[in-house]
Amino acid sequence: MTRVLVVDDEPQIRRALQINLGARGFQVATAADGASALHAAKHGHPELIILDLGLPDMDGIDVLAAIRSHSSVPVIVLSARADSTDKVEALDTGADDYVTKPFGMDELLARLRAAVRRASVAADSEPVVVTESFTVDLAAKQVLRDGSVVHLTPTEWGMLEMLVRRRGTLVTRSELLREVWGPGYRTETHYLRVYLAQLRRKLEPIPAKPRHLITDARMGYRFQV
Amino acid sequence: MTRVLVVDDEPQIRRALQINLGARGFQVATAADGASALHAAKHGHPELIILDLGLPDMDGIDVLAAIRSHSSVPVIVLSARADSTDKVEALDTGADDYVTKPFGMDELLARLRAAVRRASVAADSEPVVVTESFTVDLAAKQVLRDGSVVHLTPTEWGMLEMLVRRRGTLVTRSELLREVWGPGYRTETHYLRVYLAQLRRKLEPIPAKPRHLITDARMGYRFQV
DNA sequence: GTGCGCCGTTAGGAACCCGTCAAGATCGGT
DNA sequence: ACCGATCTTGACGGGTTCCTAACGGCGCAC
Repeated sequence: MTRVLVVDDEPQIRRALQINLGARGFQVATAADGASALHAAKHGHPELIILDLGLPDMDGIDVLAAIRSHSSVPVIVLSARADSTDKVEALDTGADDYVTKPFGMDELLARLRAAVRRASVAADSEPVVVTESFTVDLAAKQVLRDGSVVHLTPTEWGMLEMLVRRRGTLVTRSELLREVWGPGYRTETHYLRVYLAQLRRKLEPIPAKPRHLITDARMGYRFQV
Repeated sequence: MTRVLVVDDEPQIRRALQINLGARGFQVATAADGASALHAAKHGHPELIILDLGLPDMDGIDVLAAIRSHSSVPVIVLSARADSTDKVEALDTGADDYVTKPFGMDELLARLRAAVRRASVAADSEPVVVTESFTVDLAAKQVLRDGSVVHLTPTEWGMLEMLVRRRGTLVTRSELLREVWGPGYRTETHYLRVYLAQLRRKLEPIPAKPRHLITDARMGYRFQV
């Protein structure tokens, strides 16, 4: 859940943003003045800040500068002033965007999505599955064992990948055949035996007594962490 | 020197931006239509794109989508349309900012600086990758070996860059082809073999026994630090 | 014990893919 | 129009992967 801090002295704007952002799955915190905004920015660890420049206690630009001095969290500035000078000052102080009031909620939300999207480039990583004897890195398509990579052929990797993605659950032979060899290979189970043996030889400490690549007789195979 | 690509069909806007950006130390390339914009975006490796949506040959949104399909370069959209719908569409298609015409040059430049600043922060994660035999500087787009720069052609750099950015993970042939040659080159793997060999000859101490530019037969390539 | 079905294992040849070199085509700058 | 650099294309030797076949082991029913 993405945390957003809304800083504005007008209660109806705080309320409107809280409702609209909350409805779209954001977790909203609010602040009505510069001092509490800085406190919330530091301790609430928001992933995005919407900052109105017209605050009662401090100059909004100073609030922005104070945030930037210790954080690179995306900040979208709101302001009633449409002057080019104000925009330039805010943007050069470190704002990511500048929206003038009155603003369209749709546009603000789109700009917010754009800012969040930019900030979360490196957030989506595929899982790495670790067992006591080897490690499967799904993103890298790579298996590590004793610190060095185990070389797998595409077919071997295709089988292992499917088993690992559905780890703990049974994968039937026909599912494996469809996935790795393509549709039309529903019945020919000989491939599976050959390649599973290969995987066990490469991955299991004692291939004859597999601990992770388990056979369920007459059903299929299962990957046990 | 920051490279900026300006895409607009109005000559006076191209000219105004070229002058103003050039005076501030940017290196400006221009394009007047969608097709040449895509070509320049792909081969000129700009660090920022200013894209007018009103192009003669293609829908600007489609141009944006095409750029986004293979690059995360910051894009500032220009448009004569101030509709909220248009802004939302552009921003959700991957635009970093949306500026309506007529625009103030100061504001545009400030928004451009903000976009470049963000991109450089994001790229600062680790722009230099060092191996035991050579060094790849992603920010400078430069490769060093034994203290001197290794000259790479644009295509060679394109492949190396993608492999290094995803170092450790397998990059499939079709991914490389899409990134470097563009969509539509999904199957022609001959290029890859030729250019990989070229890279190995220039970078690997023993090209026949590569230690960093690794082949995974029938799958793709990977860069190992 | 013996036959049968199912699974695991190994090995070798065929098919396919990769690396390499070199020549022709294309592009960009003068 | 020329020239150099870059990109594309073709051909071939060597290597990897895949498929197939054969055999051994295990459990079960009779």
